[in-house]
Amino acid sequence: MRNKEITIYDLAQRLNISAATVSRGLSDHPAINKETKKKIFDLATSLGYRSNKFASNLRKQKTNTIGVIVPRLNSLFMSSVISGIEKIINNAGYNLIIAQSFEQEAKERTNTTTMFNSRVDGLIVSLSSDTQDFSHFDTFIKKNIPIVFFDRIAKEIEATKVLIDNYKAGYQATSHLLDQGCKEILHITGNITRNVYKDRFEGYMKALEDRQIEYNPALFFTNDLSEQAVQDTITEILKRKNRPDGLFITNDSAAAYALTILKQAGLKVPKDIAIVGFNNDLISQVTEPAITTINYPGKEMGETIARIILNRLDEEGDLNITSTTTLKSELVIRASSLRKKDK
Amino acid sequence: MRNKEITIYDLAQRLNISAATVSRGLSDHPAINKETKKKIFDLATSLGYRSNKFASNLRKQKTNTIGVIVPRLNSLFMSSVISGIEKIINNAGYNLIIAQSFEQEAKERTNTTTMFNSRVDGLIVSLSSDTQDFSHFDTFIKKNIPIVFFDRIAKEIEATKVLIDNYKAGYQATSHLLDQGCKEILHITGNITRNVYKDRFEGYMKALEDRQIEYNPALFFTNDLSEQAVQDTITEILKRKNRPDGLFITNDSAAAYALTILKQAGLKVPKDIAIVGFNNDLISQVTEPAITTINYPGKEMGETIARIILNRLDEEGDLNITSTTTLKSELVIRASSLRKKDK
DNA sequence: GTGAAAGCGCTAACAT
DNA sequence: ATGTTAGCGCTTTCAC
Repeated sequence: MRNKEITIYDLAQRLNISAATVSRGLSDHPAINKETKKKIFDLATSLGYRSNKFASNLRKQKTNTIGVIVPRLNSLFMSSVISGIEKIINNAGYNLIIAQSFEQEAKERTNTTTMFNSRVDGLIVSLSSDTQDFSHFDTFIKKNIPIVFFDRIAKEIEATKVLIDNYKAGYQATSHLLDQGCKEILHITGNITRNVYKDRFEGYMKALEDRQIEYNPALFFTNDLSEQAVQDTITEILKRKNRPDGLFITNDSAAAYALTILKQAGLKVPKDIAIVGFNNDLISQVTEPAITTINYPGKEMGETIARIILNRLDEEGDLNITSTTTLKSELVIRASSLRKKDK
Repeated sequence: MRNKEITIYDLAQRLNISAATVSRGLSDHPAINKETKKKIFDLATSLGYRSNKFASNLRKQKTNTIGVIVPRLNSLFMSSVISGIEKIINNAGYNLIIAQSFEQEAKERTNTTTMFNSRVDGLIVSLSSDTQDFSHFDTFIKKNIPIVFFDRIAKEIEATKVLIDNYKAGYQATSHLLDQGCKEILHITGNITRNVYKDRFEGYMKALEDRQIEYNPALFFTNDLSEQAVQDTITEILKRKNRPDGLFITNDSAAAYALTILKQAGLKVPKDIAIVGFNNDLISQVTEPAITTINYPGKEMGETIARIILNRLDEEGDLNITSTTTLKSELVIRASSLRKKDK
């Protein structure tokens, strides 16, 4: 039995003015008398009036809502990004609607439709690893609703993008291992149809190439970087007689798993095998030894994304900006890869 | 230059039927002819029609949106909870709006108002550590809009609550340390005005009491469990001549920090000091030694919360349910606390 | 099985 | 500085 809502008509009636004046007063319209405004506000508060956003949205054709679709919410990186986004857009008077694709194209498609029907003013997306077809975003593009892709993007889509230079990061990570004297560098990474892993892989290749080291496919593995997958891969590696002396694995949790398994197998890190992870998650700092990694500024990325989309929203122009913002990432060197005292 | 939207009137006109029929057809009303429905659907799809939720909500006085307010989004536990919630309510046709209070009562208050004005059908809240006054939730309660509090709750509020038995968890953690022969157990925890930390603390006290060990205030610290705070506290402890031989610290990241610092100081864990954390975050598994902790099922909690709120939404009755659901948590014993071989 | 018409609450163009 | 009026797009009661 919800109470009936107070409307601007109720306020208008009690104050013997028109609903239009109440509406203007409530939104602080300059033409309205200060006294009138005060009367309106006071009555509104005392009666517990709340604006009906649906009526307002319906009328204004704007929702003040931004949608976010991410593969999964359960990583520190994602949380930080979302946290960053929320902070900025909230200050600008927007709300966030969040959905997860669970790495499935079909779910991503449904999510996108839901967002579209919810008439979000803008959409922020990190693609599922599964997504090959991007036509579900066409509706947004056609209607010129701003979309920003981040982290997991697709070259095929012309849109605003925010990411780090994964190629460079991969190059740095690998070069660092080579600098430390590694000769055989194992690379365990995610699905390389997606940019993030592909670019890191290419950076890895280039680093090898620059030192005239031939790429060895036997040292390259792609999987979902889950605990199980890492376990399986490492176990297989450990069976070989020719063991790698370096490992570049593209997320820190996976790096931590790998480290644990390698230690259990009696290997010394970094002496027997040097490790570089990715993301600079908290976890990389507390393992023994701490893991060398690539710093990946989640919150900062979120804030950047938010600012970009707010800008696009303000412009209202139909220039279809397709800028790409590349955030700085850097190698954070820790004990897991340090085999030379000098440097 | 957004395209103009297709409305049910456009469809009606083209099909030479009334808007009412289109509306009914679209929502699969039983009284509408199958053929007519098909015609409507086909045209709708080909024209790219999308229902206007605002008009619909305005008319139906329902939003299919659920609000979530949490202190912070950047922990694995929170992500998991939200992930669980999103999964369930999304299947039920609801959307999530998420906001962070950043541990500030004022922000929580604003968030609550925003949610209220957004006319969420239900609200899910984990309180900020800062919140002392709960009047901002009154509007929801008065209007009989379902609220579910989880994890960080307040005894003062009569509402539906989902949490774990923090008292028992605290008791178990402490008892376990005592079982392992610890005599002086340091307890580092968060703000104990909030239930979670308070209850754990009381469990700690009770465990001591049951063994006739007197509580020593010098072994009790509250802070924000940040890296810095843990560092400061441990540093102070290390200066003492009488060092504790056990540590119960109420989150795993903090436990991992503490472990790192203690190891750096040359102490052996668990020999010199045994450690129990809280949450069973990934991080507790990969430290050296792995950290004994309390398993805290985030995703499961999220799913439970979602089911409860959906139930409340269905009922529509105005019975103000104030149930409390306690989820199972358990001690996960790992090397950081195992000082006895037997057991 | 379908249509006519009213109204949800708000905003804005146009008056005054 | 304020009022009048129309309409945003949908649902639903009441007709037929």
